[in-house]
Amino acid sequence: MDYKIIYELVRQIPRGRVATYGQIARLARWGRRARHVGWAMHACPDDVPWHRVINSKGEISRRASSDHHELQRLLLEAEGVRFDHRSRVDLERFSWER
DNA sequence: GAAGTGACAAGGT
DNA sequence: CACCTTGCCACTT
Repeated sequence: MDYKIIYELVRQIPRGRVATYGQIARLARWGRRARHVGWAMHACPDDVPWHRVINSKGEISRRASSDHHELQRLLLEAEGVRFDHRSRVDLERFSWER
């Protein structure tokens, strides 16, 4: 498979915006392989803003180690993305529109 | 090669 | 809004 497409797209997410896995999957014409976008992120090259990719609920998905999702939130907040009291992003305002 | 797993999504309740 | 169920498919046992 070619995860390059995914990385290209993620790289295009502007600062202060976020995208969902499904959104990336659709843009990459991966159909319903949203799940694998996450897998692609697992190999995330350093120049990919992986923190701007979250799940469809606006929540930060966590991997095995818990410290990383803290970092992800900090990075996003540093870019101006606001979280509500439930640690969720208002996708209406912050989702990346192509 | 079968079964289990996962940084998910959409639709129903 | 929250929770549950189902579909998905590459990757790992």
